[in-house]
Amino acid sequence: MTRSVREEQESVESEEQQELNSPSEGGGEEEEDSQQQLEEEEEEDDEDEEEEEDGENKPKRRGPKKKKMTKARIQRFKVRRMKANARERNRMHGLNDALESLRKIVPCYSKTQKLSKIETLRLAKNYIWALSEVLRSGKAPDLMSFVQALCKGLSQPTTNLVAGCLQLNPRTFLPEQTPDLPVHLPPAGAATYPGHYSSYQSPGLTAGLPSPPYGTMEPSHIFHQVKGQPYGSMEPFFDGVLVSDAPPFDPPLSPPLSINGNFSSFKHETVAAADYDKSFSFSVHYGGGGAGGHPAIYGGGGSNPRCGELQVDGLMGFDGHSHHERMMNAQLNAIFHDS
DNA sequence: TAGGCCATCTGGTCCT
DNA sequence: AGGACCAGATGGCCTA
Repeated sequence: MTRSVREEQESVESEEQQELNSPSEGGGEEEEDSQQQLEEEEEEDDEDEEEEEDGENKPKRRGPKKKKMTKARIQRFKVRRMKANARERNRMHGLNDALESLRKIVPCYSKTQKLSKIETLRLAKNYIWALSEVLRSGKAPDLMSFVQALCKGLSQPTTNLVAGCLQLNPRTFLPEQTPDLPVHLPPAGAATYPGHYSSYQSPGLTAGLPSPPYGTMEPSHIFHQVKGQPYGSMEPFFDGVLVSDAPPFDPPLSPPLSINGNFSSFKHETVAAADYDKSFSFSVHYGGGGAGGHPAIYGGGGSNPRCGELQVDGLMGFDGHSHHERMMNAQLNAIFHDS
């Protein structure tokens, strides 16, 4: 039986693919080599083509006459296909680059345990929503609510990762596990949470403490509670674990969160660090370079005499982001003090 | 070994 | 015609 033109194309393609299917990162050079290979193959293809064209005495087929797959046409087809493949590769690389950028912006970033694409998008969505809620309400959320919002709908491993970034026990903030725990986000009257997370709920959520390797929660991603607003069940956790027993985790890899970009439209950009109100709400404290200079989070008013203050000094030990962090905190303070 | 994740190829569709 | 975008198919790698 005569193979259809389409089948022939597919055959040629599959042969071509077998030859080409050594995926190359570089693309360009190897592509030229492959092109040469193809041209050599052309010589052999011609024989098959002639065989096909021999069937002159067979009944003519109706419908639009299919163009003969001449050598030139096959050649053009292959070249076009290769170009398209290269473009598609580049396109996907660009997409992946963008996703990698998103990974670094999103609160939890670990070089040892990369978030999957889908989880990165979910976390980003949660993060955007949580931040927009902050803007909408004009109030600083407590850490518990913020983390709850971040972890909504994430898989258990990702939830563990986020928890690890915060050095929290997932059980302490996941509503599924702590039905009595009040969920502060969204507040009453707030916009309904988009997505509803019905499509992908963390299965089981029976995880205990997250297991290393932990990622990092960029300190600037963490909203501390307003002074006088207790962490509730988080507080002993902070006092007992976060400060003293914090396991080491990766140094932050991501640049400071562009959260100040989010707030840049406000008119408080130039709040001087010296103007910080010591009772401010958005303190970010780096753990003074303790074991490996790991950032630590202080809850307001704990046993640490400086809790609740902005530890400006401590900022200096962190990857040269101190100025950025200061400015960011200044902006946040201005916003949250005005509210 | 099954399942998840990923990169790549591919053909279809839409647009310029 | 050619490029961008998309979704399906496929195979490789890794992990529980």
